[in-house]
Amino acid sequence: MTPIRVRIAPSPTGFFHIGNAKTALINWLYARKTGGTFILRLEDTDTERSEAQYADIICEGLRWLGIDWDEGPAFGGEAERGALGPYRQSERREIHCREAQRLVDDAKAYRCFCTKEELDAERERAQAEKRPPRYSGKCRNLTAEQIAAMGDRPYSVRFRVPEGATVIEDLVQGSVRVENKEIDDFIIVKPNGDPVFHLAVVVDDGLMEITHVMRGDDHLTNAFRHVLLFNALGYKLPTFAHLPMVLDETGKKYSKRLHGANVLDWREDGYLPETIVNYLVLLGWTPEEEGRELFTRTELVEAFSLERLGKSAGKFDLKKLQWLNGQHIRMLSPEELRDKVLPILHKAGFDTSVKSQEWLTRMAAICQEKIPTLNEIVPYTDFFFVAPTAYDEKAVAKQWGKPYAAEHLASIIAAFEPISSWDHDTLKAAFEKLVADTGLALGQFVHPTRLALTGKSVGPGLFELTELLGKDESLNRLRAAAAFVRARGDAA
RNA sequence: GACCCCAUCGUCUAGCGGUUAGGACACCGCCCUUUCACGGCGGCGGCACGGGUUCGAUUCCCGUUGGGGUCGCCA
Repeated sequence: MTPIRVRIAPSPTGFFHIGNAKTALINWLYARKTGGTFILRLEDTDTERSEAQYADIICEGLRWLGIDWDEGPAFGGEAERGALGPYRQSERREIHCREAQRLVDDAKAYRCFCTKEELDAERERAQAEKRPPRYSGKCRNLTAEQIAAMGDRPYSVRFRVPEGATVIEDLVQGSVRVENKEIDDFIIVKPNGDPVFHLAVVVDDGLMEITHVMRGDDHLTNAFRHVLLFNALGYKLPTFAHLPMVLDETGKKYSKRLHGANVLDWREDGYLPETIVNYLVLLGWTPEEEGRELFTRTELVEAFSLERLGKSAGKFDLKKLQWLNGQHIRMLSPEELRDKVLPILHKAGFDTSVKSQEWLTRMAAICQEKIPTLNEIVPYTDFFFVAPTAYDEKAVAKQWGKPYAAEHLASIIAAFEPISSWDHDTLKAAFEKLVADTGLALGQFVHPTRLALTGKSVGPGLFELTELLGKDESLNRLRAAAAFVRARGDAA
């Protein structure tokens, strides 16, 4: 069996699209699963749109997702590697032109002297008359004399589409067929000598000995041209697999302008890369093991198979992504979670340096079961760093609205003051004693305390949080709350 | 418009001629519980439509409808 060689060929346009990430992931998984080679090739031939720094963004996206490559260009601070380079399409111009010339020599392609203006006019006319916009075939059969007579007029090179029909045996879409007369003689080299995508991609895939071309199914109809080119150039035809695209929540093509189109948006929003990897692969692939949805990157490599790829496009579902992220957050160790969450707290303006690593780990641990995204750490822990300046109004009405509220707070304070061993179990015991002494429900003491300590009605477990907050600070906040309640009562 | 692809709960999907059409997210109850969350239990909810083929179609074929894609000297 010949070793698997797969690739992704992103165009550096400014960001790493979620759909590209999915394609990259499927290719990467297949390479890793089979012990094959995963190649990264930059399609930067559109000199007008490509910018050098854009490539780094793709690199950052791949790195974030944990997708590494075996062959690829020098970029993102890494050296070029692989024997079949260069891996930057812009550096392969000579090769593309050489191969195009070969086609011309074999009469499989020809020079076309039509100008862009002529062709545009022709296309507009066709559209106005509601005819399919087709190339007229004007230069298809020029004689050597006619070509010579053109002198040094600029020309493009067109591929001469043969008669017959073209069939793609697609791994996911099945057998797909089209009549060649539906395909125009298409341009493969521009008048300035630049190769067009269709030529470049086929030459590169052919020469880089790509065995499986797996990409978005927006390329399915392009693939007809590509197999024509593969055959004309005499390359071995790779296996094609056109993967369904990622649609936005309304079912449309995921627009670049939409938040989330850029994979790095999800990092920004507090999602784990393993969540995105897990989610993306589930959008178009199902494991053999029925019902299983939760996978680490390593488990995916193990479970992945081409056979279970689906063929219909999937809409992006934020709710499911959030759920999945919660699952992955819970798989982290408390230390890992702490390290991921600290930068977010810093960004929110909190100084965590006053706390020990051990303390911060415990803080992360008491939130681990609760937060759906990393960013949610902020509302769950902000009160540790800044005492509440206001209390949640609805909670105030509910917990402190009763005439005996001040009295309850006072008894809580009284229960806390003598505690010498300030820990979860002791605090819990103190509350239980209050319950026993008064005959009230635990919540009657817990909720007012939470409000006093955090200013909110939701958050980590109260005993855990109180322990971490410390005795002095907890009592201060309780006293401040008692004063607040008294003032409120006097006013009313 | 032409060509190509797709079509099971709201969403992601399992299913590969005979199933009470299964799971997950979401949603709604209940339980657990100091809140929230987690977890557990239960519920709601689907084979787009019309023809065939067949003893029997979610499943195979054709059409319709709907969605997507491609039709560049962009990639």
